[in-house]
Amino acid sequence: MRRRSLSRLGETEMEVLQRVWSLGEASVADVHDHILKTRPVAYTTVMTVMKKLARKGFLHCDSSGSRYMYTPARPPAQVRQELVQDLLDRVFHGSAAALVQTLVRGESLSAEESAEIRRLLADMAAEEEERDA
Amino acid sequence: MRRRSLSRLGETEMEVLQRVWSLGEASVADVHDHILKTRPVAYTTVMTVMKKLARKGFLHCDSSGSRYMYTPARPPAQVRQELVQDLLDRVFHGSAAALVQTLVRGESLSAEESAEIRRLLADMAAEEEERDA
DNA sequence: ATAATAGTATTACCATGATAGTACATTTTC
DNA sequence: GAAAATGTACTATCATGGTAATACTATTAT
Repeated sequence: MRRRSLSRLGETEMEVLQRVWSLGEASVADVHDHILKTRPVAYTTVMTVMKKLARKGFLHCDSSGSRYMYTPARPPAQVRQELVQDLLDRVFHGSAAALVQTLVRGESLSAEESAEIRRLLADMAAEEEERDA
Repeated sequence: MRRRSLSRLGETEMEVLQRVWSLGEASVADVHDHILKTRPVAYTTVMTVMKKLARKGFLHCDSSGSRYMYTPARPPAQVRQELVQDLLDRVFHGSAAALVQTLVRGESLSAEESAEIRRLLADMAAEEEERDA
């Protein structure tokens, strides 16, 4: 009775998925080369991971050409959304404010970024008011 | 050669950890009762999980009394911080703004929460200006 | 056309999270 | 103090993510 929220994406799986998202379409070699820049990994390992991602519905496998090309099967934004939601639920009891607070409390936030975030939220607030008006 | 960021906390592990954090100190029975409210799980399963959390340094096991009591071994805020950082790195390439944007784009944000977040960031900005002044 | 190279399928192994049974210990109650 | 209830230790099973070797297939170069 496994509770499978979705964050059931491992680290390598996520890394691979990110790369395919970045490229829009990628071969095993593309992803392999990319990961090799940061750590050693076998070509076949990447292949296996991509195959698993395809089986799980995160990637499409297009074998029409001479070699397989993988493309995102689901909108990255949607997947990211779910991942955030997952963290939100599991770690912050669903409180977005608590998440953001943790985020800004961390040393990880630059001044530019915090400014960008404020602008973003201000825009959203404006939209909201417009809608309510 | 496993890359172990930390998010190597499973779902049940996180659920248990959250409960201990909430209570400040908890017995296996405490946590078991709590989880039982939402889904069936064996007492021994919870026990095993808590023991693993202790081995991993997330909980302390105090066996001085007649029964074991578990307490947080690391500040929850710190662990949460790391979990957020992990998501940030793995899913948003380190961009906090992107994370927040995803957060606010989701249907998961109530008006009150977005207001709270804006207030939070405004406070932070104020602090920053003060420091710079 | 054949050899070399590149790409793919199959299979396997290990670590670990999720789950729990069983047997042993301790505490409580009559 | 013996029985019942409660708690703990040990052990085991299964799923899956991470890793990769090997063997097979297709493409390319000579």
